[in-house]
Amino acid sequence: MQDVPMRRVPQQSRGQRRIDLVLDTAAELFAEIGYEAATTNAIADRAGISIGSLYRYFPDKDAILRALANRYYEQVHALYGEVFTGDLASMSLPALIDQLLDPFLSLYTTYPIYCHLLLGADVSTDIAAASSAMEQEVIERTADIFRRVAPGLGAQRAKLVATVCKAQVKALISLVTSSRDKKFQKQVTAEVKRMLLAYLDPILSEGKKG
Amino acid sequence: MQDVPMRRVPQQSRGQRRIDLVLDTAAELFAEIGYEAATTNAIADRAGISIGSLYRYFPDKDAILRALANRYYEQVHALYGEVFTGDLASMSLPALIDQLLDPFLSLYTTYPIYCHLLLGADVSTDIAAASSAMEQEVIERTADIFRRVAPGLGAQRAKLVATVCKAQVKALISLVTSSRDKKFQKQVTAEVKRMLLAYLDPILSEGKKG
Amino acid sequence: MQDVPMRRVPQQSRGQRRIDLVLDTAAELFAEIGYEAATTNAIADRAGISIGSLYRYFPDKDAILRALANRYYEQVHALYGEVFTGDLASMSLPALIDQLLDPFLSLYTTYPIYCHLLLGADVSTDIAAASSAMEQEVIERTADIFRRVAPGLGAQRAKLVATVCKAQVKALISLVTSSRDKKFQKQVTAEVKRMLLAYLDPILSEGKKG
Amino acid sequence: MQDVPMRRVPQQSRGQRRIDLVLDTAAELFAEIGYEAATTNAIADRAGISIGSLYRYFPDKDAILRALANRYYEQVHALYGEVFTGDLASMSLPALIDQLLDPFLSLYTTYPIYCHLLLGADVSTDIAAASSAMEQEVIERTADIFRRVAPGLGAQRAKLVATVCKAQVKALISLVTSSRDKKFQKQVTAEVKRMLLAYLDPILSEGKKG
DNA sequence: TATGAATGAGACTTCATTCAT
DNA sequence: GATGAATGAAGTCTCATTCAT
Repeated sequence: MQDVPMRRVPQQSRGQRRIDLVLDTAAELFAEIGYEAATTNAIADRAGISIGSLYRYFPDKDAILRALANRYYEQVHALYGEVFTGDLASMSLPALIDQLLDPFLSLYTTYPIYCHLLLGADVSTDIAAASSAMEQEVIERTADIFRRVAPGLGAQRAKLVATVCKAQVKALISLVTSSRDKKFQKQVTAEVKRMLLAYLDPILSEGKKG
Repeated sequence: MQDVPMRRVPQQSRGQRRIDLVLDTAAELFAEIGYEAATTNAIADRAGISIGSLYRYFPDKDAILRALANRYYEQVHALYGEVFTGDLASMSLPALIDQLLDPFLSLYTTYPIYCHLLLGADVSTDIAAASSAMEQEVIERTADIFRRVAPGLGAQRAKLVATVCKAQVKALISLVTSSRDKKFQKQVTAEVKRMLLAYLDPILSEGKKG
Repeated sequence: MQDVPMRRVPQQSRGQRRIDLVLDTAAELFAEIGYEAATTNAIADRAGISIGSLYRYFPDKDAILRALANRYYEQVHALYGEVFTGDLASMSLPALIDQLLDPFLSLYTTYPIYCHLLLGADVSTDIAAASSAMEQEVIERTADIFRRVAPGLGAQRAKLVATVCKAQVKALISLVTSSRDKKFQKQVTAEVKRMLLAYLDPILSEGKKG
Repeated sequence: MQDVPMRRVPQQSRGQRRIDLVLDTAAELFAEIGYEAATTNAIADRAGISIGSLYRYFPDKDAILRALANRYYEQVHALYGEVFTGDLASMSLPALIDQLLDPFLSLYTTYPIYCHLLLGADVSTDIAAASSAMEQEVIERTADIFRRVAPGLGAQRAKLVATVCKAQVKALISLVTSSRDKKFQKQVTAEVKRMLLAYLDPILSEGKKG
């Protein structure tokens, strides 16, 4: 059959569609009942594919979690790419904090499984490593941002501050996802931003001068 | 009948010693490889007892985690009892923060498994409940302390602030236990205390006036 | 679309064949060493399938016994359907007794496990219930037959007589299956029939008149 | 210490008392939940002795059942000794049947466990053998009685008749013990006696002449 | 002799993974 | 490629039995 030359709709291959389907399903199930309790057969069933097909795309169960981690990793990359291209130096600190937090919050809300990854939940060692790699990247990107805002900040110190901020965000995430109460989520988010502001303000001000 | 002079009551019954042995061993193993991966046989082996003995003291695997949670619960109770009896109003905020954090840090350092409990790791529902009960207690005790220091603080607001602080401490804990580097632990701890100070200072100052 | 001539529908699906295989094997083993002593692994081994396959078809060990009870139940139904359609009133009592006993005897000889079910051996409560339901059905069907032969027999009395006869048959079954000696089996069967004849003759004769 | 010469109250040794206690308790528990489900620890607990003591008197679990079978054996012996010493020849057949059945019925009612033994429930092979030995003895004693009543009866035939009668009694027992309804028990008993009478009357009459 | 804590083989069952169709 | 029946290693837990106290 001859292919009519036509503008190719950006489309995934059947394989990629299936991979994403499995990933979404697994993310759902992991979030609902945890990694260990989610059997590969249950994932395949819910995804509407056979267990054999699942194993065509993923060599083992851990690979699903690794792929999930990877997808998250890429989304975090995208976030940093989209968000932090502007003139950070002229941005107010509250605005910067909003920019730092909000995309992460919505990402975590969409994919609760990332909490497991981020929080280092009770999963296999491989994942702990994958998760940890991501966390390092987040820390370094954040440290970069701090140094762009406050060039006087030492590299070591910037990283330490970024580490603590990331930990705080992690805590916020688990707080936010632990409750279905929207009002509570709003309050907690505001409070964490206040805390970050109070903490970062003197540090970054100092660094601007330096 | 004459009492034999000072027959020493065995400090711990043989049974209690074994229970503690299992608990310590399990805590170790849970921290190392996670709750699910730690088999009851592995726990018994490492504790140097038979699997049958383990099941004499604990009806099932979950019961081990529950007992661990219980032990932690009692230790937290003890901490609050020991620490916060003084005159909080006249205490400086940095000193208060030290008092709040240091005992918890040393508790968590001694028993890393409590991170799993505190972080709400991927374990059975019973434990999630037990863990959550503990977390509520910690939040309420902390809110009480804030209101003793700053009587003008509303009950709702005190609880919210306590919630956020506890989350921050949780984040600190996982940060501290994630590394063997003492210097890193010191730095991170100092930084978190700085963050709490920056956050709490205006809130509690306001509440003292009110 | 043309139908391929006489494509034979597989008589039994592969799954059903395996279920029957397990059931037959289990029946054998239960009869040999008893329900409790027959381990699921032993059943799987002897059936030549893996333990995993066994558990694909039966959720637990009890389910095997339940399925066995079910199969027996259906066979007993079939027996009644086949045998007692003729004109019972004109049949001689010895002939009736033959008709009542012989099919049961051959069923039990083929599947000795049914003795365990019928005798209410030391098994789980579920089975005791299933077994008892079957026994009630047998009693009621037999009582019906007696009343068709002897309409004057009261319903209560017919049921009592049927109960006692069924108990006698049960005793015969266990006697017959307890020995491999064909001659002994023949003698015992004849004797039991003689006993039933001596017992039923006056009762049914009376009922015919009434 | 000097023993005052006194009429010694017939007394069991401490050991024998304990053995009987275990036996009674085990009989109870076996009847309630079955042989397999009754753990040795449960037996010891209910008997109020330690598991160690139980094993002082019985080498293994089966030994308890064997001892129970033995006790039954002796009681059956006693029954035959007490009951059948009179002038059987002059006794009416209904009276003989009463004499044969009633003591057994009350024995079984008192110790329901004997049903398990007698019915050859799902127990170990050793017991099946012990049980079978008992049954043989009962059959032979009964055959003897039949021959004393009807000397013309051949030895082979007397044994066959006794076998069938014993099977019938066994069936009666399980019927009687299967219900708590006294009226039903009475009715069934009467019916079985009627059946035995109808069966034995011509056989024994024949044998008297012979 | 009595006790009961301790033992460990082995039962039932699950589930990640394979492979014939 | 897709399917899903089949596999079997391994996990949790029980309980008959032993032995130090």
